[in-house]
Amino acid sequence: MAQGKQKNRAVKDVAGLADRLHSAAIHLLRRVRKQDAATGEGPARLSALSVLVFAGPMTMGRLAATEQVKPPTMSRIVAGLEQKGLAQRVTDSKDARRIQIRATASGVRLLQQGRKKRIEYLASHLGQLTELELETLGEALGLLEGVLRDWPPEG
Amino acid sequence: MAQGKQKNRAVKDVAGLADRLHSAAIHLLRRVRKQDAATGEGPARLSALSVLVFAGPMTMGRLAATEQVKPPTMSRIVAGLEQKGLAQRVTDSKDARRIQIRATASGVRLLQQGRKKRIEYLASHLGQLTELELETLGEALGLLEGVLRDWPPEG
DNA sequence: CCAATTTAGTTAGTATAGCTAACTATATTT
DNA sequence: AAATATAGTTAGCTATACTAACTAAATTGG
Repeated sequence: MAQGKQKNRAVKDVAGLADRLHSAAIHLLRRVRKQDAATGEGPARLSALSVLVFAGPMTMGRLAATEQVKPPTMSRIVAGLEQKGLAQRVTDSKDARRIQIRATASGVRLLQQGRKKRIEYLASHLGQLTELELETLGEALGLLEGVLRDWPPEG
Repeated sequence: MAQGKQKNRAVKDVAGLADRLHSAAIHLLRRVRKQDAATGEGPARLSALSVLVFAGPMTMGRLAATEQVKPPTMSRIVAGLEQKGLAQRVTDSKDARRIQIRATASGVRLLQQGRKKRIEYLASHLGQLTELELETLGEALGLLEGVLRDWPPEG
């Protein structure tokens, strides 16, 4: 209340924006899901594989934390990836409890093919925007990426 | 190739943007999902309920098409909503095969409460952006909403 | 008017993806 | 050496997606 009208208006704007952002994210992913399905792998596996490919090998726990899921969930996701030959478990030499996960060559290949398909699909629809509009979108994405980076796992 | 360098550069930009957009959407929804869990209902039910509340009652098939899922999936989602007293099935008087689904008062209430929680949560994190940055985000959302609107269900 | 077809939804069975609780195995601390 | 802490897995529950096969109702064609 002490902040006056400008602050109140800002809060309202942020709320509206939050709602629209949530809705847009839901509907966008629904569209793209169908393209990703062509890889034969579900979204959780593709996302985990993507982390392994772009951030390099890491332990089970770190992968779970990065993907914001509980350890048992990541255990299953990795089991699925391993069974399809897309990732490998390697026991850590220093600590026998730790398990390093890494993408196989086949995993890298599948990810890149799926990525290409998805990008072409999404891009074909974003293509209706002008250069200037794409720039605005890129700017907004940069901001959003910053918000997500600073967003602590606990809340 | 006939378009020359400017066009090629644009295509590359769009591809990168598409990839970042996809990733941001995935991670954003992962964060928000945890707030939605407080309602006691999953994302598919909340999304279907949201359609019923904001677009009004509709048939099973139309609801499935709107939510971009197959009829059996929507049958189960509605069964869940009905069991919790959040939606109701009403048989169509003109065509006994058709079933109208509508949100109950309790469904509307639950949706609005969840919506408030989710918005407050997302907004609290978007709050770190400046007024100018929020404006950029709003602009980008407008563009994205346009793209989604023009995106035919089939592809 | 009745048989064939089309349309609307449901049922059954499968897979993925999330969770908690309880477990094993290894390290660390006291 | 015993107690505790940490890393992952296993088991079992729920939700959400799919396809295939079904029921029931409406429409169409002889």
